[in-house]
Amino acid sequence: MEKRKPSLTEVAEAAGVSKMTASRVLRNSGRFSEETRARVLKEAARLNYVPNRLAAAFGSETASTLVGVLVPRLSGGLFGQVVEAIDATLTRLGYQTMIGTYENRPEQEEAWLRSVLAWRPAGLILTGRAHSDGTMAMLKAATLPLVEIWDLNTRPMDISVGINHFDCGYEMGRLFLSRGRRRIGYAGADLAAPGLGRARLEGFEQALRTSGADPVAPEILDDRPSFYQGYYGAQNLLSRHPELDAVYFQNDEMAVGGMAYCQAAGLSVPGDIGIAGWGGMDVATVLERRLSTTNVSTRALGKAAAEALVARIRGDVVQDVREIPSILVPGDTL
Amino acid sequence: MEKRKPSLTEVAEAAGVSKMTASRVLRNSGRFSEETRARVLKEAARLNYVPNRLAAAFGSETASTLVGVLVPRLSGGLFGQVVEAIDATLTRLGYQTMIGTYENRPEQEEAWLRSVLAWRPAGLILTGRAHSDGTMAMLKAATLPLVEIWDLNTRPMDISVGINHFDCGYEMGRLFLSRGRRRIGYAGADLAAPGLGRARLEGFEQALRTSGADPVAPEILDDRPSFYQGYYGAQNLLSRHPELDAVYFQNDEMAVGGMAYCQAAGLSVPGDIGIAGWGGMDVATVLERRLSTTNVSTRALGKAAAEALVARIRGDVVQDVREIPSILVPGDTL
DNA sequence: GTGAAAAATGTTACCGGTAACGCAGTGATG
DNA sequence: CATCACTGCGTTACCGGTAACATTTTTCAC
Repeated sequence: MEKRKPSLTEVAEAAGVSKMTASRVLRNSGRFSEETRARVLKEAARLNYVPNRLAAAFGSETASTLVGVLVPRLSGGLFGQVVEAIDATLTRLGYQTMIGTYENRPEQEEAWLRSVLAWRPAGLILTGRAHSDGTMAMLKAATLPLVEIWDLNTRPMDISVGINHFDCGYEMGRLFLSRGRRRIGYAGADLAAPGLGRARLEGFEQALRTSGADPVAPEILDDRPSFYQGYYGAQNLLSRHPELDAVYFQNDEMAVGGMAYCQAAGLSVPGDIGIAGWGGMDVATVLERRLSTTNVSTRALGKAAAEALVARIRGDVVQDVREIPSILVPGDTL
Repeated sequence: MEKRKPSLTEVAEAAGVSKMTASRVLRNSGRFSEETRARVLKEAARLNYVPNRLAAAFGSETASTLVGVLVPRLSGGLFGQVVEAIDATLTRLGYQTMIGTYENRPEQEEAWLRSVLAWRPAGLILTGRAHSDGTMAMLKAATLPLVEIWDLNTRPMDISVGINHFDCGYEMGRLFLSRGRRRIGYAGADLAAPGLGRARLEGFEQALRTSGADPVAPEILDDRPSFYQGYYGAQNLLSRHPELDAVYFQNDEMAVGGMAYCQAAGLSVPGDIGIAGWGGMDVATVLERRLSTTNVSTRALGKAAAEALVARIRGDVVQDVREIPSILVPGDTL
């Protein structure tokens, strides 16, 4: 058998043109007659031609259809959804993603970047706005289209598509106050974190301070924010500060874990303790009461990021700061 | 500025050898003297040389370090963890992953495969053992190292690394019976599913039939298995069959959703209804009682799959069927 | 010291596209 | 009718590695 894939040259020969003309037709760039176009496309279809992306990307720096996407993790939280949306959009637009995770560790981000740049991608999507010196140096040297997602950055390196975490925290802080909460704690978890979404805590604390409700020292666990960390964080926090009447969790998974702790400890929610999360995650649908949280449209974020990147790659005009709105859900647990 | 990346030729010139020799040293293949080796490596380091993977993969079909990985989804469930483990392992072994999702849809699997093959990967990791004709045709034509994960396939196309879902279901069925359950339902969800893990249901039903406990018609929702689908599935099932005394859910997320429904409906667990899930997911840690489930080591599965693939790529001997053990957790909800 | 095998290194061609440039034909313009 | 701009297509060179083969140098037995 050994039926090698047909190359552009074979398509061109079948259509009776040079391979350059065939290349032009298939990329729809440059000039060619309608008749030529029809012949080339017909032969390409007949031979079941599949372009060798490797050769294309290699041959011309500008012809790459590869995009690198880096997020802290894929399991748990919302990043899986974000990546799904990015991938779906980029696929639709004719790009191929290289997805990686870095567990919030700068050295892993750097290693990933080095490795992906060896594939000469057309653009990158990174998470957060804090990067190590090594990462910054490589990004500068590469001068690639780049979208930073998640934390909105009003002075992005290139493009930022994100959420205003500060405002999320601030609004939630106001809600805590309006529900009469005054002795308030915060529980988060951030594996070796340079602080993704840390702005949420800052916004929250600022809101509390406007009314003199001084927040207690936040409980930040050195792990990924998950159910168990929520349970454990609530336990730690409430042991240290039994006087608390409300806890704000870094996300809904932690909040659900926190509610489980309250239940186990015989504390009623929202009677004894008010609880809120963030993210509008599916898991909250299992609660008896509607969780107080902030809904985030991960799909919209991923889609917007992918579209912005492609526009930049293509040289179109792009808004370089794009905020994805989030919606406060007052809920019944606060 | 415009400081282009140094190429192999520049490294070779700096070291005073031909680029072929430099190539041999850097890939550690072929012969070269210790002295030459030291010089080349020193110059490569000094110039901060990063090999152009694109050129390498393009230049020789056998030199690709690209691996395609396809799973149904990244968010929810266990696939995110599996992919994280695969990616970590492949990265450690010097490979680069191209990750995609297909939502259990054959046509998306096919489109992804076509697109990834255009990058001439060194190997593939696919999910499940049922593939469309078009997919099979492409796989046969490409003759690539291939690992099928998730469902153990005793007669794999190439290599299978998976879980014995039938046994998981069978053992769980025995547990249901040993706990005195006799009127038993099943709730699952599989988006346009060709039945990933469907063998679990078959094993379960077979176990029940050995004792004459005929299972009622399973409730299979046309969506991804998630909390809400568990809630909704339990509601459907228990409305149709109020006599049920136990429900087996496709996974832990659905089981947690099902427990939420029972609580809302005033049914006690395990008093009125026994409940079990599958997967050993984190979310179950928030339950008051320990969920009856089957623990699965997603990390071990991903690692084993990646290692098997690399061994096959390198031409080492590989066990072509590898079962990842799963552990029944009797729990307190049954 | 010589010849042959082994080790170390070099040469050439090629992978499959794309950019840059060249050139013939065509129609408009003055 | 000569000039020019534009259209449509071809030619050539090149991207940065690697395989295959050729050549030089070293090693070692006799």
